[in-house]
Amino acid sequence: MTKAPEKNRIRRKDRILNAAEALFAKHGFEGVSMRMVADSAEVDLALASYHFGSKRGLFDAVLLRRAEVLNDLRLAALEKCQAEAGGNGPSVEAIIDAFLHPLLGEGLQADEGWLHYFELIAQVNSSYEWGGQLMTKYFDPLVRKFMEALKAALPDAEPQDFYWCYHFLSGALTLTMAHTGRIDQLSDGAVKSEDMVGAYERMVPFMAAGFKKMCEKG
Amino acid sequence: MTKAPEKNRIRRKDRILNAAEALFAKHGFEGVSMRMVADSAEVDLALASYHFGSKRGLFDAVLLRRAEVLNDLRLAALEKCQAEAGGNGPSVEAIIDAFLHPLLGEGLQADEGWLHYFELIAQVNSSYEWGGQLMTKYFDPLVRKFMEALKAALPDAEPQDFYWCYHFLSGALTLTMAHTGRIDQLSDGAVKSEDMVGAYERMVPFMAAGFKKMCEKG
DNA sequence: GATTAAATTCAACGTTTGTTGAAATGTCAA
DNA sequence: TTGACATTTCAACAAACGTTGAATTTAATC
Repeated sequence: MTKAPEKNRIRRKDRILNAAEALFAKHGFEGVSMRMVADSAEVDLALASYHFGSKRGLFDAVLLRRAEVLNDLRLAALEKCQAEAGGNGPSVEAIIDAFLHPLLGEGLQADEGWLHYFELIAQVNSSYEWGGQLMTKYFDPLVRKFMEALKAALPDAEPQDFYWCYHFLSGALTLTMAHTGRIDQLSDGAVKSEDMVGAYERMVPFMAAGFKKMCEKG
Repeated sequence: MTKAPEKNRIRRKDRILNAAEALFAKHGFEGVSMRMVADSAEVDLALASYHFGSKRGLFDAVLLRRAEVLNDLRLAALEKCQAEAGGNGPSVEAIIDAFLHPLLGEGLQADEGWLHYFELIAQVNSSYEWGGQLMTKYFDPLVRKFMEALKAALPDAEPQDFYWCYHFLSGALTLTMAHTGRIDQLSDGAVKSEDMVGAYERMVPFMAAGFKKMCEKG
């Protein structure tokens, strides 16, 4: 009898998910082969197909695994900021803060697996092939709740202005999570693209100012 | 003698570039095969390897082809706004306008090839694998000129604030050029992700407000 | 311990991949 | 027309690809 046999079995499946998560984040769906995943997870080639049916099934499993956890965390952040606000509802700053904090705050950022997941989401979100479909599938209900809260804080906003503003916020967040290292080079090392807290602290007032400029009267 | 034989020869090379440009933009480097390119360009498979050496060589040629043209256009836009400004130099709004107008204005947006190129750039910019290296190689000198102009318009900016602000602008622009269709779905059709003029008109004041909020005293 | 099902390994399959050498065709100058 | 060179085609290569059926091992139940 080996040590902790059952745990060892379960671990294989998760090792495959972890390896696939990291590899898909770096090289994209087509840039990763099942053999790369199997080698990285130190597992037989056929095992990934056995557990997930196909390469696409593995990809979906990677995306799905953390989606619900993340949505719950972000929903809790939204509800907390709404509970703390007075009867007029939370400010634009508070909503954007709740939108970004679970992603860029110190909690999940300390976990290597979550970092890979965020990189993967960034890649998916800006891909023509997957961007529209997959993001909608996994994150639409939550995003719509944030947008409702923002609309309440910006009652005079024109729909087109409002949606473009959200799009700008989404784009800035996406590139930030992608960790391409470009900001490091442009700033000659003055800014580290891994400094998510620095990005987070600046993104909140920056985006709030943009929203107000475009979506408030006067 | 066939009609215009020499032009026919040249056209093959460009047909390959056009087909590769569109395909790489949609499916990424690894998602495209040389056979897909050859079929789409209606050209023999071996011809692409003959003209560009390798698949990677073809990819680089696609990126390089329009890079210089684009950089010249954007530099002209910057110099024009600087010439029109008084002795204090152009405003933040004017610089951001010059930064965005060649990309999102009606000029190049009317050309299908340029649209594919912008989608490709968006994909490259947010990819971990290529993002840092390739964007730096092709666009760094120009971007640095815009950043110098912005620094002059925001003399009190802290470097970290300033570079993160530029990063947010870059991210919003990148997602806008990617045409993922996500904004269409989130807005239930109220916003079309192809409406680059609508995005452009809103991005200028939005980003200028963010820059000022973060990089001006008081 | 025997039985059953799940997990894992092994070996191989039929495709598709990027690339290349040789042959054929086209172009242009002398 | 001849010769020289660039272009295009054809056929094929070895390698890598995702997937699968059969055999083996492991885990849990009786």
